[in-house]
Amino acid sequence: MKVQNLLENTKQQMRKGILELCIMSIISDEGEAYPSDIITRLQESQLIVVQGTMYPLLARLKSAGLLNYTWKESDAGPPRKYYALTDGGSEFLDGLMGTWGQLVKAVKHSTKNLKVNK
Amino acid sequence: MKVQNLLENTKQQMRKGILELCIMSIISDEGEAYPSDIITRLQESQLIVVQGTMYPLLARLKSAGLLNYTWKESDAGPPRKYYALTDGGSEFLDGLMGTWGQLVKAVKHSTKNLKVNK
DNA sequence: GCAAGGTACTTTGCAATGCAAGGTACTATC
DNA sequence: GATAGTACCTTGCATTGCAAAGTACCTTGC
Repeated sequence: MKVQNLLENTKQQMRKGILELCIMSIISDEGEAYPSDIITRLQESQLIVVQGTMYPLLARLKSAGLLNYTWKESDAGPPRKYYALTDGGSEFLDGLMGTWGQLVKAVKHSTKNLKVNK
Repeated sequence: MKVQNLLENTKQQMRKGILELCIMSIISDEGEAYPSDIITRLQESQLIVVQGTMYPLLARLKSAGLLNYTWKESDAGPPRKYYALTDGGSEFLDGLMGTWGQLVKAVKHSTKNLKVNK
């Protein structure tokens, strides 16, 4: 396996786990949002997420009671499933932010002697 | 599944992928290091990594040509496998740092309207 | 009306990988 | 030669992002 592929692979690995954070954060920001909308918003942050990732993830969060949704008509096209945070979801998002902060700190500590790191 | 468990689960997910970065960074810092040593160093950064994670990961990096190792006698106990970065490994580490930086930026962008985020 | 195109939601199966648990092996101490 | 400590290694499982393929609804043009 080439180093280039390895990098891609690892990059993908790194993204795992933070998707929930970003997605819930966007929903929280918008108040409510539908999947295709979220995907577009993530692209603005240079995070490419596809439907095959988004739908199962939202379904997981929904069944965990962190999100709920309502169907809404669209001006053009089929109805959309608008997701919003539940109270538990807001709590969870707070927790995720804390975890993320810890993680960033841990990496900073581990790489503090690396010249690239600033 | 309780929210508390979900948080633990996601936290674990987040750690995936950044382990390579932290481990290679530590090896780079030390010049060479053996697995149990690296685990101890990671704990200082609040990153708990166990042997069942460490050994396969190092083996992967080794077989990818990013690390090599030499056996060294120990003052007490069995000999140790000291890992060091190859030239390719250093390059790879640079790449990982870049990827990590992008990711942090992406999360920052996605969560910029969240009050917790600063 | 009905074909074509666009938008949106859903499911299936694969691949990667952290981890728990259990195992092997070498050295030192008593 | 038994016990304890340190170190390395392997197996199998569970999670989950993703590619690919499928279903369904709405609008537009003829």
